[in-house]
Amino acid sequence: MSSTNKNPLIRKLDHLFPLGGDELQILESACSRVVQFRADQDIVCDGDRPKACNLLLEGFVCRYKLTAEGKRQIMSFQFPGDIFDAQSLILEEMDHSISAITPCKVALIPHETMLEITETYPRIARALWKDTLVDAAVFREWMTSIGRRSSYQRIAHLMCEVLVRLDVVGLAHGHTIEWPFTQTEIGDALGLSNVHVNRTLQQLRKAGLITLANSSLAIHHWDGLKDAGQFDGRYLHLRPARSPAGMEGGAPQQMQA
Amino acid sequence: MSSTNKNPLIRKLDHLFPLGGDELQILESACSRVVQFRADQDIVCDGDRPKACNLLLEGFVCRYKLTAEGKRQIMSFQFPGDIFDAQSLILEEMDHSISAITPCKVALIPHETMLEITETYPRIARALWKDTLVDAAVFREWMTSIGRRSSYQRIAHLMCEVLVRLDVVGLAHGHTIEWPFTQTEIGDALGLSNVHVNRTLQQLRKAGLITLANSSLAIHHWDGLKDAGQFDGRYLHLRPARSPAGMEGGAPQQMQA
DNA sequence: CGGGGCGTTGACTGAGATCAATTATGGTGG
DNA sequence: CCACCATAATTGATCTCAGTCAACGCCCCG
Repeated sequence: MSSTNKNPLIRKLDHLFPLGGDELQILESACSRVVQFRADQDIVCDGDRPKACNLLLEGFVCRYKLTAEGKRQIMSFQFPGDIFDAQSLILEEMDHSISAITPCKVALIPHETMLEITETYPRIARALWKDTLVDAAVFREWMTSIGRRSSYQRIAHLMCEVLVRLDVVGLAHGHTIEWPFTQTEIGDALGLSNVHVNRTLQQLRKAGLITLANSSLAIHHWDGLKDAGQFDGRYLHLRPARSPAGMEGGAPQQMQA
Repeated sequence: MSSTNKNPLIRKLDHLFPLGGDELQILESACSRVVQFRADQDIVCDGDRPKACNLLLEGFVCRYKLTAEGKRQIMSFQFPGDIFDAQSLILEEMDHSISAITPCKVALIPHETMLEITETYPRIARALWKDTLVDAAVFREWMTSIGRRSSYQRIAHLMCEVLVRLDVVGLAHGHTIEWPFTQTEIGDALGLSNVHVNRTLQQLRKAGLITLANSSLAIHHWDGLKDAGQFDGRYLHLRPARSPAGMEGGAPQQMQA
């Protein structure tokens, strides 16, 4: 079981907090139905009071808020395996929206079911709590980036994070990953303008660190990008003992140390 | 019990998730010993693996990270009643530090005790989980401020948040609160320089919104400050039905709506 | 009464925003 | 296969908010 399992949730939870086979079984069977969303479609809206949690199966989504002037701040990207609105289980009203970056597929787990599960299986409750704590850790790291890092550092840092997180769920191909984000989305995530993102990306290319085209990001010098972004993956709280699939050179793993 | 109780933790949890008398009793008796810290002293350090959770009894603390260049990002302020490192119960290693803003008094609750309690009293576990989710919501709101709001808006927003949060634990005196933060600390929290904080504070004063002197902040026009900071307190997820102590005009309460 | 931290002010600088075209690019209908 | 459209990327010119540097004043505290 585990790292060769196709279900990204299983992969992720296994990284986070090893669960037994029966517990994983329970989680898989809890998914009531699967829903599809188009790119740019809102999945959950600010102010909603959802009756179910969403488990992302395929595609990328983001959390965001809009300011009064209509500026957007993206607060996180979520990847397959993420239960991206677990908080709705406990906090009734959404304080932000969640939108599809790419077309995506989402499994619904009714709150009712989820609450039963967490009461019956305290280890699952614990794993979910842990997941929300790691989410919070990512928020803190982004805050640090936005508040105190240069645009060059911010973008490099984000790329490192996305690579490591995709690797965990088996979606990295060596040092190449899917990168479906527009420059405006990157800007909204990092507190920059789309124009400035464009110029900074060119610097990263000129430095030979990356190639970015056709929604595909290739990282040529992992250590260089890591240094450029001051990336230290400890905040992702992954279990270190793990040898990911297509990773020659052990690059992303080094960061977790 | 409840809003007239002197223990700020009780006040806060009661706001968040009403607990029974026995549950509150348990929590109060769990505190093993009380420790004092001087202002500016680190309470928990990045990289630590704490063996106990800290409940803040008196004083203000902040979470922060340092970048490679030595810049500091403060990621939150915590007030009496906050269990500010509940995450250490689940995530072994600290990914940030926590430091005293003022002299403060902290009660230690050993992880061992805490784990027993959360297993025996699932409602307490739920309340703690909820608390960490609200923390995360605050991180998201700060991210939005830092990424997309002007310095003027950021500072106004922060002041609104601090007033509401202090009010919850009975530490607001009408629209006047203790404000022990240096301008450098405000800057580190909001991604600004101390110089710019100084100039922006003068604008807030000139606009007649506040008086700030001698570690005391008086808010003269609540609605004006709220508008200036685009403050909408929904993200704090407080229970609306509550009439706080010394609040004439119901000002802070309006925001939660 | 003499430091040291904090707040305040002024002058200068600069990273990144804004505005405005222009050029790919990918998807669509004919 | 191609014209066409919308979206995204790119470029240039200009502007501005906020950072940096440096000096100075205030006030608390030993």
